[in-house]
Amino acid sequence: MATETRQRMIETAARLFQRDGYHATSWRGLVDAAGTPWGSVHHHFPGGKEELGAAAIDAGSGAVAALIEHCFQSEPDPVDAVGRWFTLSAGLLSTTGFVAGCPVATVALETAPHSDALGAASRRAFDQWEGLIAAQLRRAGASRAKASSAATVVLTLFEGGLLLARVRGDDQPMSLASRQAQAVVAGALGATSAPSGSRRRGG
Amino acid sequence: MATETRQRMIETAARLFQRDGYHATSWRGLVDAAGTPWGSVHHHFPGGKEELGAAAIDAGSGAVAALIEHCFQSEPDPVDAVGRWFTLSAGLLSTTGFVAGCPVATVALETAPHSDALGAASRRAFDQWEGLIAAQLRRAGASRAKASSAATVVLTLFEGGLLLARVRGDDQPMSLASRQAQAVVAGALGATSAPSGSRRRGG
Amino acid sequence: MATETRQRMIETAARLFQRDGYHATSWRGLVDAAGTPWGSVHHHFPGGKEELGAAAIDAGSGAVAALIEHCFQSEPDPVDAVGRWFTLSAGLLSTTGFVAGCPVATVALETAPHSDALGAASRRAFDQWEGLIAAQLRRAGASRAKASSAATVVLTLFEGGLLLARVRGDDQPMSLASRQAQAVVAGALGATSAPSGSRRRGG
Amino acid sequence: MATETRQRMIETAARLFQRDGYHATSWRGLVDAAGTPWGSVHHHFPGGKEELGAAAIDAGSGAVAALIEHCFQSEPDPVDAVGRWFTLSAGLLSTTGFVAGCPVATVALETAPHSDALGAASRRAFDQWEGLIAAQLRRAGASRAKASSAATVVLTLFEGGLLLARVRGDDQPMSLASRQAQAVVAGALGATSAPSGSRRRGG
DNA sequence: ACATACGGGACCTCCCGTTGCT
DNA sequence: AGCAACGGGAGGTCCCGTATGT
Repeated sequence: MATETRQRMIETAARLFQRDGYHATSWRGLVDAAGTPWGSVHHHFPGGKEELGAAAIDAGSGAVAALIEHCFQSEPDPVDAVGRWFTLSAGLLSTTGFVAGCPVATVALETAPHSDALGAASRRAFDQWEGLIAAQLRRAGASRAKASSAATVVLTLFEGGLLLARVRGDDQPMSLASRQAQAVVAGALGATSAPSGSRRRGG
Repeated sequence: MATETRQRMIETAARLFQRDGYHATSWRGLVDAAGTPWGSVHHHFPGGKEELGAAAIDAGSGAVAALIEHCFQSEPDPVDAVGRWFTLSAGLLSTTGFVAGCPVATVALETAPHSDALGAASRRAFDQWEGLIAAQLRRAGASRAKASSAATVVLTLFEGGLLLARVRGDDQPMSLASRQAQAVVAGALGATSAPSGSRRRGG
Repeated sequence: MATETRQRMIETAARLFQRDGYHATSWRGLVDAAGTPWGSVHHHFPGGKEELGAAAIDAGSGAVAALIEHCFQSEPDPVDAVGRWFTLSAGLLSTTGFVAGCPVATVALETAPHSDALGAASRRAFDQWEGLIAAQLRRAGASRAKASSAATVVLTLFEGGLLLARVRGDDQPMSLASRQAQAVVAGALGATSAPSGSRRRGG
Repeated sequence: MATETRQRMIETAARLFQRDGYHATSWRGLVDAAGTPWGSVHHHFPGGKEELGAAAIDAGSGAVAALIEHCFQSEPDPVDAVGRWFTLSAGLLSTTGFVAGCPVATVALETAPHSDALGAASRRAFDQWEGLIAAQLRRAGASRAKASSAATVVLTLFEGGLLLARVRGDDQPMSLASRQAQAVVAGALGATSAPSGSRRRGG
């Protein structure tokens, strides 16, 4: 029943946190934007704003995870899959006027040393994404160590690229990050590295 | 003298913004931490908190720029210089209990689409750092195009690495980002890339 | 009950605005004087101080309107009724140490060209009082035009008289204004005017 | 010398007080509007804002007094002179978008019971104007008592009329007040009163 | 006569969490 | 489940007066 209200709050919160950050998003602004009743926030989120934030991070985390899985399913080659992930994310960023960056990064940076719950949620998100990538790299033949470190670097490029692109209002950092991430993946999979461009031709 | 108060406010603000972000840093907390008079904030910063934020970003930007120049001066090889930059930054992060991340990133993400002044200051900072790196790569022989794109990727890895390391409370993302950044620099300078380690020996 | 707090705030605000004016009345001073919770002002008056001001003006307007009606009900002759209105108002002014002047005039002058809401509330108040007087004059036989203009002049004398009496700390301007207002009413009702004193004897 | 600065401050203050009232006019806004140095306000007005207010009231008082004298000099008949005074004042009000009302009334009402200096200045202004009118009425033949009370009533109509006209954004209250004031003057001068319209025809 | 800075305080707005009443 | 009100606190802005050097 009223779980729909809670769900709508979380989705709206995820959007507002992504756009405005944690501290600049208020309960009042949330219920106004979501059209949900103000009188029941405490009922749905007895843990207060922190609980809402964690739920919103989890929601954003799940959305990105779904996107990652979609890319790896539609592109058999991990190099192509990673490129697709970066491209789609960059497209989402630019089509929203450079507002929809990483749904976790801002809140994570704002609250990293202050809130255990939000810090843990942020780490969960990054771990989930990295784990998905690493698993795909292992499936494609990479060793456990190479898959793990490559996934970390890919995630690093993803976060750094979104950050720079959003602040600059320019896609280019994401394009370059994408090419670099593809090179990293190729390096982790093949014996010979191909620093820029797909390894597919050589393969 | 007179402007010492203003200077102390800016330095303290840079530290607090780096640790707590923009919205979580209050004027009252700032003057308490800086020991500066509360009644004079409007005199020194008639533009309000936004003006303080821009000044603090500029200060942080200058500090990072000085670090970059120091690394390139003490290490003749750009690959080593970049590694030193990442290593020193990671060390600063971990020795402060993973508090002192990028002095610009958090404020930049919080205020990117909302404040023109702070957005411009953030862009100035990133542009300055990237420009310094690109200039060094050109001095070392890289073409203009390669120097520019490599510098962007290095900066991307720097920001992404600091973000992940700070949120995770773990140096490792910065270590991996460092190695990758060195590979990027090596690739931009030499014909054959050396993904990990200095290119000089293999020369 | 619930709205009692809001009502108490409005009544106290009307008193403070009448005494100190709009800008010299602060929220903190209001809740201290009213004994109402400081944390709920934004709940009861989401429109801010302007909304409080408009409500207080309306309250003051209603109180004066009630006084006008009372005078016209207790005194059958409009000339006497107007005299009673002025006399009672002057008495209220002097017994409060020349503090309780017109509950609208100060706020109206302070905010006339700046706030639409408060300007409209002030106009509503004056229109209401003038309308009541004009209606009584028509009931007593005056033509529509004469009733209307006489009511305006009576209101003008009322406001000017209260202003001068309050600033001077002296009843006399109100006494003279009262006699003049009675002459105006008499002139509007009868064919021959009786500049000072009631027309009743002659009639 | 630098008395020019002081003079410019007073003139600007008179204008701002007339428009915005006492509390809504700040030192900063004054020096910005006047173009005078902020660093010397305390030098010119050691008594603070109150001294500035008193000086501004005196300036406004003098301006109105000059206008009154001008009207009585250019119009030999006191009835015409009073009509001219009201008409010119109403014209000034409406041509300024109903901003330039009485230069004293707002500040007087705001500060009447709070500041001795400003209260005294306000009383001085009203006394000066009333005295001028009364003197002219005596010169025209009215008895001392009649001249005095008629002058008070005229001033009452003037203040009430300006107040109502300003708040309503309409000239009409001043027109009606003018006619009434002329009748009062006529009544004070002649034996038989003429409640509305000039006495000259009958005379 | 002017300028720069100090210095505390108060302004209104809005926040977030909680409590009883539907 | 939802609502209206409570309740204190802190947010940034700006004010006014003063002090110290030109």
